[in-house]
Amino acid sequence: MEDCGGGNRGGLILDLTSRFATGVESPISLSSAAGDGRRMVVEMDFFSQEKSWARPEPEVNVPNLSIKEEDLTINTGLHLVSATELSTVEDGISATMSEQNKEEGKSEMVAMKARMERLGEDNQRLRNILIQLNRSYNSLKMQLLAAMQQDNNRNGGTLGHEVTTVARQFIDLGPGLMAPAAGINEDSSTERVSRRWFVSPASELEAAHHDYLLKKKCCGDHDGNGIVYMDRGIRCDGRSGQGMLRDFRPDEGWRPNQMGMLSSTSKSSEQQVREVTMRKARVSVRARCEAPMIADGCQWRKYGQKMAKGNPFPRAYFRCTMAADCTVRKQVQRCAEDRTVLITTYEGKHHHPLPPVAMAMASITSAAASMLLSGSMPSPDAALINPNLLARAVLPCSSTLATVSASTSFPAVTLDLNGSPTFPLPCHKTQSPEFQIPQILAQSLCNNSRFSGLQMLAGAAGDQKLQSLADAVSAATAEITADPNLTTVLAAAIKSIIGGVGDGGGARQAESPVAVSNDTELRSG
DNA sequence: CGGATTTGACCCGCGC
DNA sequence: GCGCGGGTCAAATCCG
Repeated sequence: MEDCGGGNRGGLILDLTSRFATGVESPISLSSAAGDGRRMVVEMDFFSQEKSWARPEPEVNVPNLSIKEEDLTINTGLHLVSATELSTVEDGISATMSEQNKEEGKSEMVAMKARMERLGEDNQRLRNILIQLNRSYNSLKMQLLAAMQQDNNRNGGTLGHEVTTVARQFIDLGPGLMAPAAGINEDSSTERVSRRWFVSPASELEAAHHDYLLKKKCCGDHDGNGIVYMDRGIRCDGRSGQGMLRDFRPDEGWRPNQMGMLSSTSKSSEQQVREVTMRKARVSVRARCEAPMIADGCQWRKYGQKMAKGNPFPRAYFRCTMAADCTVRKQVQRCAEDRTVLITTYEGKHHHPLPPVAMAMASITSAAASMLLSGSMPSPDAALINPNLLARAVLPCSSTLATVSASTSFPAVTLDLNGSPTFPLPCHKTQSPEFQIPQILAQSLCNNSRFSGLQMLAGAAGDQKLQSLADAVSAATAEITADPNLTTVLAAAIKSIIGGVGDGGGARQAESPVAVSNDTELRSG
């Protein structure tokens, strides 16, 4: 534990040694030495959002909430080596030198110096990556905002409102939760986003989901466009009774849901062209998953299966059944090279309310498709996303690292959710980072749900211990939010680690154990 | 019995 | 024009 955060005058103590020594994703600990001698450690995980807090009360053991009597830990999830630490280590070496044999010490010193130099180079490299990622993130954020705005303009009424609501959740949560990376060079923003982080309502998503369910119910299972929802989100051809999908038209009755035929009879030609184009855009998601399908929050119905050339595993075809006229389809196939990798290809765009979990996927795939089609990517070959958002939103059980690449033959994006420990991200062809989606957004989905789930669970079960824990977490959150000094100190400390270009820095994605969440029951998987 | 899945047939675009 | 492969249809079958 070294004093790297502005001395021991009630400030923060940054412990980087374990990370430095082992190179594993152990949390960075920030210790606040209070004037009365009590110590407070904060562990923050910027990526997994496994934030925890405890008052100085008896130790409580809860999964993912390491609450101790005197420790509050914040895990940054970053693999960092600061210049301060480097010098500190060198100081330590010098001190050691004076006590040991000079001959041995000399060679050891040389070796360690060499190691320090290598680490310094690594730091520089990581720092450059971080800067690049930050730039890409900002770029993507603007594009995502534009896409969301377009959606909002296009979809009036209820649907539009829902899209807007959920989209804003994304945008609002994003910057705040990305504080360490987004606010690198701005004191004020760093503090602001840090605060935003702590005050993010834990139940936003639950509220959104509830809103969705309420809306669906209130509308009498209509979406306002003459589309009829059924309990299982599917309409059948009454004549055949075989469960085949049909589009329902008020004027025409049921008719086959043809590929590429859009349901609305009043769509402008421009809109139709756009939708047909969107229909052609494909977004593939590669995820390491043993299950037959990833839980993306939508309801799907299998309508075909085929053996594809060059792959021993069959390709299954699914259609979205959440709305009768939804043209969204997806293909699911195992990777020929690695059967544990599931490749899910989405095509089309939902025109109906989606639960938040599904919205996470839909928004990103849609945004990716839009960007691809609008030419926001300089070239298909140069497309690269850090879709950790999807990694968490779609497949919470997966590792976090993910890549995006684009096919050259047709508008398509591939999101690779297989946690690769390497960095930079592997791509199909030579690419440069183009934009980044903060995984923190998706993690906010998981985390918020989890936290509010704790509260809900406590409330439902009447478990006082759990309830008191939830209350303690809430109170602590409020406390840390209300304390500008602590927030400021935390922000400054974090900034000194992450943002200090001169202090060295870098990023490394942290893997965090996340429970599998099946928000939607999929009969097909 | 109703709804989902299976699976062979069919359609269509593309390359040669 | 023909063959191939991808994608979809729809009757048969399965399942709860």
